[in-house]
Amino acid sequence: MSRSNPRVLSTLERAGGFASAQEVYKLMQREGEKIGLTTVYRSLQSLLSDRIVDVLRRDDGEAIYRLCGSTHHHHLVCKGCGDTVEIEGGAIEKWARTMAEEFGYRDVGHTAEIFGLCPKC
Amino acid sequence: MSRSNPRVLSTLERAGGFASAQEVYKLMQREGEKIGLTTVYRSLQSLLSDRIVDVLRRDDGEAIYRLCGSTHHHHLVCKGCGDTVEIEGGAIEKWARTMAEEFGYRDVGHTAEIFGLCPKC
DNA sequence: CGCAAAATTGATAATGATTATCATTATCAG
DNA sequence: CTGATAATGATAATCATTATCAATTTTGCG
Repeated sequence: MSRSNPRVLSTLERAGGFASAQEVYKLMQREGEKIGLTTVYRSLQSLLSDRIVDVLRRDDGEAIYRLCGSTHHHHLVCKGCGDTVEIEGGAIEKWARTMAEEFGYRDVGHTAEIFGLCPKC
Repeated sequence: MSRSNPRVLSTLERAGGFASAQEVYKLMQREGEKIGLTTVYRSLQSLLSDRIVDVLRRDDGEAIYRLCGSTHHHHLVCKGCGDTVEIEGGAIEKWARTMAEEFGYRDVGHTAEIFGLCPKC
């Protein structure tokens, strides 16, 4: 059997929003934690199957994880300088729920990002 | 510059639903087409940026492509069987525009997907 | 305690998709 | 034809993820 290493969960919490396995690993390294990459992957898998975290995919295919149930936000990202604003997504939540219901889907999550040019760019 | 090889598009059409680059390549090989894997990838990228196909991710992260209608839409994707429904996203368009305006962003686009378990899964 | 079985860990190698290189080939205007 | 430009594809490089397996830690029990 294999259980999740609690330090992985705690790091993911501290990371705020989404983080990939690689990012969690690097973050832990930077903070002086001694842990192997393998264990990070294993722990995230385990947290996933326990429904403690959710997984999404970045555009490049890298898997990113976040705590389930914690309120989440979306991002407004500048294509020019990469600056990011966290924004509220109430309308999206509702849209996702409505659409899922309409087609009989259960256990739904969603992704949504907006990108454009910020005032400075 | 680089344009899309028409045989790639035609193969993707013939494949029916979604197909990954690797699958399109293998399919073309099996049918005796002489084409390189690189060209398949390039063509799919090109079709993607021309909005002729759209891309999703399988659970394992592999990119899958499919012809898409010209109208802008979003997807409701089943995590179990991969089944996909195209849905209307008027609410999202509005949300994106509102948020962008609030923070002074211009030239905005967005991504949004919903995923869950379909009635059959 | 002492000790063996089971679980956990992590370095390393393997896998597999995707992307970068770069030399070759096809196309096309003048 | 001829040179320029674009397209192609074999090959190597990259990068996340997964498999291996030996070493270490934990656990249960006499």
